[in-house]
Amino acid sequence: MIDPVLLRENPDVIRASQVARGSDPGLVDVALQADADRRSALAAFEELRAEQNVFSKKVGQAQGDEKKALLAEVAQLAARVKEANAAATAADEAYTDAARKIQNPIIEGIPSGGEDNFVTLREVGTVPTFDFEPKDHLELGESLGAIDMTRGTKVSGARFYFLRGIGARLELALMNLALDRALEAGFVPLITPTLVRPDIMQGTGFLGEHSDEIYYLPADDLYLTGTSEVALAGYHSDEIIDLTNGPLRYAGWSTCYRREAGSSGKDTRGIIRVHQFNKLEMFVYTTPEEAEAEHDRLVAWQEGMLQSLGLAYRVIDVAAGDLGSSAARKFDIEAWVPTQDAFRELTSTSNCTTYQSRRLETRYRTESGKTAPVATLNGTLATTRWLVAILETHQQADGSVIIPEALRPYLGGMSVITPVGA
RNA sequence: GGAGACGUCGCAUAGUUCGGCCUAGUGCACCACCCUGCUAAGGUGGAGUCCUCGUAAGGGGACCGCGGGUUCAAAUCCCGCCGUCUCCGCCA
Repeated sequence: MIDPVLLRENPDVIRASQVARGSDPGLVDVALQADADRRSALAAFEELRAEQNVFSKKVGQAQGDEKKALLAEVAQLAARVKEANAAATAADEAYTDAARKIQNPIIEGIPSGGEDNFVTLREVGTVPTFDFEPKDHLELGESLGAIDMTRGTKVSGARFYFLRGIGARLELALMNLALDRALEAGFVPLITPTLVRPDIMQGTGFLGEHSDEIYYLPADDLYLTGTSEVALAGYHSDEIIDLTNGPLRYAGWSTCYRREAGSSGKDTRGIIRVHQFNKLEMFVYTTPEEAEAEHDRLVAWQEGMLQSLGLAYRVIDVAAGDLGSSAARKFDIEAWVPTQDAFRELTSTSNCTTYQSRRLETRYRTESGKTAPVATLNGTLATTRWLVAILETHQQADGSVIIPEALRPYLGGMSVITPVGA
């Protein structure tokens, strides 16, 4: 939800943001009008209500004929109050609807344009080269007895898989490494619910144009979350949180569910794009002033993980047109995937400024003691997809895979994975 | 799944019988000042959240889990939902 004061006082900023995103700037004028309508309707109602309150008090004290007279007088007023109340409620809803359609104003200076207009901030690590024909992650995964796609499909359908043996262990090792890193950085670990109520899903901004990406259980009116961000954002909803000791940082682990409705035919091989995976997500509540600096810290923690795993990657500043509605700025880290001869997204970190917190009513006390919406940020610290880059990057000519040193303590010291039966 | 009890301004509670003296009282915690004087205590005052009008001072309105309804008037009556607790059943 956008800041109504910004809307009123500086609509041009929001218009410009809408244009940069390739969205409709006309929504700003609709919202402005709705805001004006809403306030005048509210004023009209409140004036009538004040009048009625005075009358009611008199009625309560009056007796006999005087009371009868007052009642006759006030009956009509009551009807008008009711009408005005309904009008004010309707106007308020109209404003909320209009305001919700407007996306989070982007942070000035981010790239404009669409998916291909990102700016590469830096490339780190050496892109691996091979003196043999590298195998892709699925071929490796199958020969290592780590990924079983065939049976995943048999049991659950396309885009489902089993992680098995060393594959299952590798994933848990990765998650544990990420969790330890998060703990070092002061994050509070949380294992989150993966089914959430509609208002929470709505509040995080996921029920907009991408609602067909989300699994829904009509019998229970619950949504399956595609990321623990949803539950983490809802964690402090409707609360006034204490930020005097610094940001609240949470590391949420959960299984994530995505319908991948709009991506049929894309990334159909292996575990790059699947309906279900695991993820350790960082989520931060902080002041709006601190948000941009925190955003940089989140990227740094992500880079630390990728570097420890020996992956080559680049950090990109995502263009306005490719941002979700909640994000004011987003950095993706893409790791090199040898058999695709391309960088593929492994992490994403968004600065949602106060957009989510306004919807979810998460506030803090400023130094002056007033309440104000907090800023929220989120970012990936590890997901199942990372296995793709790890397996492919560290493969050897004989089909074995060297385990990055950072993961070895979580695998009983194991340093290499060899093909099953080899 | 069945039965019952409950949900009040940070926490704990009063208020719900019989709708209006509730602009929701009290205790604790909190803030300021005063008194006292020091491992105490006492006094006075203040203080919730949100919206809205106003340059301001200061007004107005909403909020008693949430949403409806009845009424001139709802914390209080009615309906639905959510949640908590207790007991029973079921499962582990």
